[in-house]
Amino acid sequence: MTAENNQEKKEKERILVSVAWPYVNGPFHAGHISGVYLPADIFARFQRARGRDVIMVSGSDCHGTPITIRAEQEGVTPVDIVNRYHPQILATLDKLGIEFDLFTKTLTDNHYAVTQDIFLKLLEKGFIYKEIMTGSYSEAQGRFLPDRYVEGVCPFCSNPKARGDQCDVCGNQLDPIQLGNPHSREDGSPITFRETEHYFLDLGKLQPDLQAWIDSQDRSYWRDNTVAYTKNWLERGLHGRAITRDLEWGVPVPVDDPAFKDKRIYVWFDAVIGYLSASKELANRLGKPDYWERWWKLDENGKSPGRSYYFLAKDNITFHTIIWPAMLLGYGGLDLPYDVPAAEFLNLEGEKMSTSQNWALWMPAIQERYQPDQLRYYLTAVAPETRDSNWAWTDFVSRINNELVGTYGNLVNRVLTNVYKNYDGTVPTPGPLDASDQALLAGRDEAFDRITEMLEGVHLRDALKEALVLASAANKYLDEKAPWKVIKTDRAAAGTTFWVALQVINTLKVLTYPFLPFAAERLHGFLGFEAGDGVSESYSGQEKDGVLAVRPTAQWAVEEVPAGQKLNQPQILFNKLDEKVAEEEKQRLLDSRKS
RNA sequence: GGCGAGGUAGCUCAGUGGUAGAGCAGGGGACUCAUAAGCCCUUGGUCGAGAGUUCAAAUCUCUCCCUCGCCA
Repeated sequence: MTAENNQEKKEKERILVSVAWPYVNGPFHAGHISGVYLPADIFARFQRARGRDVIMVSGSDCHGTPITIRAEQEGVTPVDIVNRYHPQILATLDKLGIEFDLFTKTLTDNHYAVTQDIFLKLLEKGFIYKEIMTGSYSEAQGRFLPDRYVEGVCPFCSNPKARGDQCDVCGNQLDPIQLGNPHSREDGSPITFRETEHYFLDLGKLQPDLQAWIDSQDRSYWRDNTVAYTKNWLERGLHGRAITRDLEWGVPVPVDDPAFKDKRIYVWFDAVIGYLSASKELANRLGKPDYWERWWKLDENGKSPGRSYYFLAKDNITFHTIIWPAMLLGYGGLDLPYDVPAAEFLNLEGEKMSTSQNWALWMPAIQERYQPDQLRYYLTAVAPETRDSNWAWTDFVSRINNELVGTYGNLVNRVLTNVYKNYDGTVPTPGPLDASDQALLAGRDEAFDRITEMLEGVHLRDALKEALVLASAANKYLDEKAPWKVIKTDRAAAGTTFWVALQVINTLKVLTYPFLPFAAERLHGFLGFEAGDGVSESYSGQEKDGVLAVRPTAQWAVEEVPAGQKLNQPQILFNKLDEKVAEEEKQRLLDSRKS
């Protein structure tokens, strides 16, 4: 290793923030954001502010069956569906301030090339094999059908409309061959079962390496659910998994074999490769083709270049703790996941979200009515970090009004307006600090350290709560000190109190920056700082097709607002909500619900 | 059906062997700089059900019920 490399490594720790790829068959709903995209953004902002070398990547998964189904229902092509929803997804991310270095899609030449490269390397190294399986074939349509396109009588409950993948009546998962009277859901034509050859990923062969990797360190920093799940899978033993399908839509199978001309790589295989392909695409777009290696390439001793985090929901765990690591091990030379902070699910008004019943909070709709920081606050406060959680509109209104506005926003406002009004718009000069001044500042320092630790461990909800506790302590301090009274007799003493309060607010600005970036930046300005020092960023929104310009210069540190600094005219940070909003929103949901 | 996670105050959740906790909502109070915000006090729980281990169980064991996810 060269001295230069060594130097570079000392300077900046690398953090890769990989975020699960959403099917691009519709806009985001609150569950996606709360569990996956927002936590990733909060974590990435925190790490960037700490000075780490961070990239955050994801993109639209364009090859999923839901997309082809949607396309066929509407009589358009899958590409049309992608072109409709991909921009909507980008707009939602942009408006919420979720800043990816790259949010691309799987429909790129680069992604196809990277996927095929991995396929071929795994094939060459003997981790992929061929096997004959039985597929559902429609003679009338002259093609194999996906499982969920097949309909028939359920062997368990005799429901005549069970699908080939599962029965909606009794909930059992099925194989099309179990159905009575199997026929196509589209045209009713009868299904026959034909043999068809496919490639399989040999997970059994990769199991020893996988086991060694899991055992190579204490995984107790993983969430309980994730650890239990992964170990359970390994204990039961892994078996081969099909990675090609009889489909027209997807990445072509890169083999010179006519039998595979009409087959495609199965969507789950190419989707997880997206993390790598997006990193490579980012490097290419930046004109630094090797840039991706900084986060991915193991050194000559097999040592990780940094830490990689995969943000996703619980239904996706095995793909990221078993299958993707197995693929990476088989390929060789690339870094495996460090942590997989999997989210549980967000319910809506106590009921499971259901897109088919339109029981969901669609982001484009609620983004029209609420400030991004209001949404970010509540989505974090109820994030399903440790178990399924619930979005309730009455709770939304009450938490925004009580916590975000009442505790934090009002603290900022009461201090800034007081100082602005009474001290000629400048930060007062403090006199000697008494015990309660010192206690608050010490509490601020402790909170800073605790929150730093929580964020490092991806305990985001707790970290936000802790910041609110600090705001509450500052409110209490002000009430006890009552500087608005003291100022009438002792202007200097009141000035000291306001100086202390300003210091706490300045730290709260930093602590809430990952969660509430818009407010943090405005507060930064009110406190008299210029763009470029401390929390500020020149966020220019999305550039062409998914490259989001990320230029934060936030400093993760307790810093002082200097006495004498000129403040700017303070304004309200967060709007208070009318109590009626809760009922209106709930009614809106009920009205749009389909049974 | 198998595996995993979860079931604690009206609501959202913390709490892994030692006298049940926080925030909000409900009730009361003093204050009034501030977005009628903030601060102080307070009502409220057979910790899903049952059995067991223990001097002691929300916490450990077993059985059952309910919710969610994965797998067959």
